Amino acid sequence: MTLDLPARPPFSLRAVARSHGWFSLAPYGWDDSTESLSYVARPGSGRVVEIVIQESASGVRIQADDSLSEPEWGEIADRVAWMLGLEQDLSTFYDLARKEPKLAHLEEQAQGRILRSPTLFEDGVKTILTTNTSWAGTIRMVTALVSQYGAPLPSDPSRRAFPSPNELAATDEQTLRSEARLGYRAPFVLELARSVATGILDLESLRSPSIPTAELRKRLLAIKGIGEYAAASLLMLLGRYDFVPVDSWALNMVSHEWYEGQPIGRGEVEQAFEQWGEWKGLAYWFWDWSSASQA
DNA sequence: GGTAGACCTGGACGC
DNA sequence: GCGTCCAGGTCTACC
Repeated sequence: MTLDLPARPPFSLRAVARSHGWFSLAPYGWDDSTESLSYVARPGSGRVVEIVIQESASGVRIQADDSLSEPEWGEIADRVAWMLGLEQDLSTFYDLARKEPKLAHLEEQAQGRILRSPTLFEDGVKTILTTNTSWAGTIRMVTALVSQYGAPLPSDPSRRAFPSPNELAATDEQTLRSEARLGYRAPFVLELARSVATGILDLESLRSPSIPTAELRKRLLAIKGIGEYAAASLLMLLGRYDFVPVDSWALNMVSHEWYEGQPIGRGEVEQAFEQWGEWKGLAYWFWDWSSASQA
């Protein structure tokens, strides 16, 4: 069975899927030959299903198991709309980007949306697993979490859903260290899972657009394991672009773009994009760094 | 508010 | 094959 969802133009599935590395983290998958994005989902019914998303004339077409119920389809439609930001309106940003040579191509290429997970819990855990490690390390840790704690897809048990807060909360720090090899991040992931599982932390409520960005950032920073970089990254996933996720790569790029390769700090990165105001993070994210990266 | 050191892991490197 | 060094953000203790 298939379901069509409209997207606010301009839209490109490839542009969203490849907006950052999330597409290569389980349980996502990207097939270059068919230009399709897959995801092993687990709606509230508890059933594990694979959904395959392809671009259509007006948005996307979702393909999934024929036996899905109407409520399950409804839930999947809502989640896909969130994951791909189908309704996001970036017209104000495009108006500004048109005047900047390093960003002028974005609207034509339908770039600007950032791929996210269906839940903020999943994005939170994955973001913690991007900190203080290489990208290969992030892939390894996420793969380990999904393969060891995620519910299997009945038609292909080698593929699994992302573990729920309850599933991760049921394990212990030592196991996360020794088997999933999360290192010192293990207690952070465990505490996050337990806080969400017990209801102490209502993470998904942070998706509400009514929460001021400053307040949202404060709440994210209160989560152990989430510092300034991770909070800015999560704010970006929540559609708040007021902060730049400054990591070592950002320092290097901004240094070569504007400071002749000299050592710089977080302040210089923020300053470099200050003029972009509420679009600061997005301008940084999609900046054409080709000249800086060749330096 | 700012800073130093510890936290883990895997990869690169030298022997 | 083994040991050492390094890169990657966040936390805690301390000033």
